[in-house]
Order: sequence, then structure tokens, then C-alpha cells
Amino acid sequence: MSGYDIRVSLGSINWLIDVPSYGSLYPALHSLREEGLVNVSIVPNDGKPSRKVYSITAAGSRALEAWSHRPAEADISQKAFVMRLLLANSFSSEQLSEYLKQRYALVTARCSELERSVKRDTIEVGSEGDRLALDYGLAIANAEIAWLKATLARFPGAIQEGKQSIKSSAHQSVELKEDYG
Amino acid sequence: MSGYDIRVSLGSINWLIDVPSYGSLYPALHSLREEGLVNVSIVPNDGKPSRKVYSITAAGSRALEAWSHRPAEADISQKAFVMRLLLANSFSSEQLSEYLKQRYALVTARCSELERSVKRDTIEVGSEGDRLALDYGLAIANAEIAWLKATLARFPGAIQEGKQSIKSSAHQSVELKEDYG
DNA sequence: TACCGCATGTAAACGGTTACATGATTAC
DNA sequence: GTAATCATGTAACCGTTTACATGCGGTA
Repeated sequence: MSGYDIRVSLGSINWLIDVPSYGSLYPALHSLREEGLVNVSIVPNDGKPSRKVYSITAAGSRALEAWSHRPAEADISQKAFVMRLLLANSFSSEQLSEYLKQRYALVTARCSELERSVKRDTIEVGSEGDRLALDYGLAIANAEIAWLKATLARFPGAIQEGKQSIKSSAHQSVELKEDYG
Repeated sequence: MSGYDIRVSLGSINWLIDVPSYGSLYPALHSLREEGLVNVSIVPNDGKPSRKVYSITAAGSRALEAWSHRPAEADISQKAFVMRLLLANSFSSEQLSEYLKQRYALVTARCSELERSVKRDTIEVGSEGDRLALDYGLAIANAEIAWLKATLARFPGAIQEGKQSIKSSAHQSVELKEDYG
């Protein structure tokens, strides 16, 4: 794709991932080319500036694979998690499963921590706004847990006993409480 | 609270909001004081540096209120949305309801846009990773829609007909399809 | 002995956005 | 005729993080 194309296609899901501006995207592509991780082919474009269509090199594929398999930092953000998911092509079923389990452990930890701090008042949960925000956070976290459970069921990793086939994971209410990770 | 306290208390929900580092938090508090929006009281602290406990002034309250009521930018991020929710104390029931309805309109729009692009292939939805990421996005968006519906039912704004009393909104599966905003 | 928690603060470094430059074409 | 789309690119700007400075007390 061209830099422009990349920006436009990512722009349609800007709320799911961090989309770079042209001011950082174009220089990034230049340096990737200098490092030999991508090739450029100039495609003349009547009137408009000629398109520079980038394609990944063998070295680039290796680097990308290394990047996506690098150990997940403990406190990964939602957007970074989705970005990694987008690159899940080079994941084997086991690796994907492992990755999702790590996320599962993280989110359940956050969730139970939040529930604890709502019951006690470790944090000042005095105001209406605080309660609203925490309730929202809990709802989102629980939805993510449900999705992770459903998706883990669809991509059973190395060893897994209770296989269930599930078609669509969105909209789905699943009982929680199991322990991955 | 002191700058340290602010950081620590916000740090426990760092995945829900953007938490500033000390390097930007302390200077921010200094400039707020210069603008007369907060007061400081120095509390001596045996051995450790004395604590600087900040409290909001009348002018500060007005500025905060103005900030939280300023028209919501169209493409607000999840974290910014939660930050505003945290300050929902100065919202009237009508204002809160209005704010949630705006959010509802935004998220439903994103959701249906995503569904469209999954069915057709406006975006290249070729790879496994793409499908996973979009499925995840859809699940999260639907969860947010459900939460917004439930919360709007709890905080009925000015005019609203079908009142239902709902105790806890998390974990809840709600039918979608209604039109707020 | 070494490190973590408490508690504040500053300056350099870094990374990203914003704004600008260019220019032909199509839509209102 | 005015704006928006296509398409690339650079440089100034700006906010944020990182790293450092200080220093006492508890603990592994």
C-alpha cells in the first residue's frame, strides 16, 4: 500500500488503534526503506503526485514477526492489544492462545481489583461521577473477558479439554469465573 | 490532595484514563496555583519533604464546571469519555443524559460502520488478524452500547417515557436497536 | 547493604501533531 | 469560485516522558 492508503484504511478504525498522522507516517516509511524492511515501487499518477507503493521485504517480514512475538509488556493498553491482534497472521494457534490467555489474566486482575475498590473505599468512591466511571470500566472489562473466553474456545491452544464450537462471539453472554493464565 | 496522592489514586485506574507523570503533574499544579484555580497548604512531614495539599478554589470550581460542560468533540476517545464521566458531579441529570446520548450516537455509528465493512470488504478483511481485531471491536462497542442504554434508563433526562428501575448495569445483556440522539 | 516507598521538583530528550508547501481534478 | 480529494513531504512546535537530584525510614 501507499502511505496515503495506509492512513485512510487505518483511519476507519481510529477508535480501536492509534493511527499516526502523515507527519510521522511518511518519515517512518522512509526509514523502514533505509533499513531494507520495505521496498518502494513508484507508480506514476496522472496530475497527482506519483504514488509510492510499499511492499514488505523478507527481512521486513522477519522483523515484523519478531515484533509481534516479542513478550507482551505487562501493562499493555487496549489499542496496543488490538494492534497486535491485527498482526495475528504470523501467530500459530498456540501462540495466539497464549497471547489471549495473558490478556485474560491481565483483564481479570484489573476487574477484580476494581470490584474490590468499589466495595471497600480504597479509592474515594464518594461522588456520583466516580461510581459511573467505575461501573463503566467494569462493564467494559467484563465484556472483554467474555470475548476472550469465547475466542479462546474458538482457538484452542496446545492442551485444552472442553472444546466447544462457537460461530460468532460478539453479542454473546458467557459465564465468567474460569481461570486461564 | 497532594500531587503524589493524585498520581497514586489515578494510577489504580490507569487503564481507564490517561494518568500524567510527575513531570507534567507537578508543573500543572504550579500553573493552576498561579492562575488562582487551586490553593496550597503546606503540611510538614517528618523526615520526608513536606506535603503540598491542594484544594480547589471557587474560581477553580467554575473553570472545572465550564470544562466539563464544554461541547463534546465529535471523535472523543474512550479515555477522554471516562475522564469526563469522573467529573460528572457538576452534571445535572439532564446534562448527563444528554452527554450519554451523544456517546450512544457515536458508538452506534461506529458499530454499524464496522458491521458494514465486515460484511462487504470496504477494508481488506482478508487476514485472520483483521477479523479477530474487528470482532473484538464489535464486542467492546456492543458492550458499551448496552451499558449506555442501561445507564440512560437509570438517569432519565428531561423527557423520557419508558422508565425502568435497574440496580446494577454491569454483566447485563440488553437488547439493542433503540435510537437515542 | 541495598532497595523500595514517600514526596517534591527540574531539564533534557523524545515523539508526535500541526501547519505549511505543491498542484491537478472533481463536486457543489 | 470554493472546497474537497488525492498524494507526498518537511520543519517548527508542543506536550509528555525519562532521567536525575534530594533525603529519610523501613525492610529483605
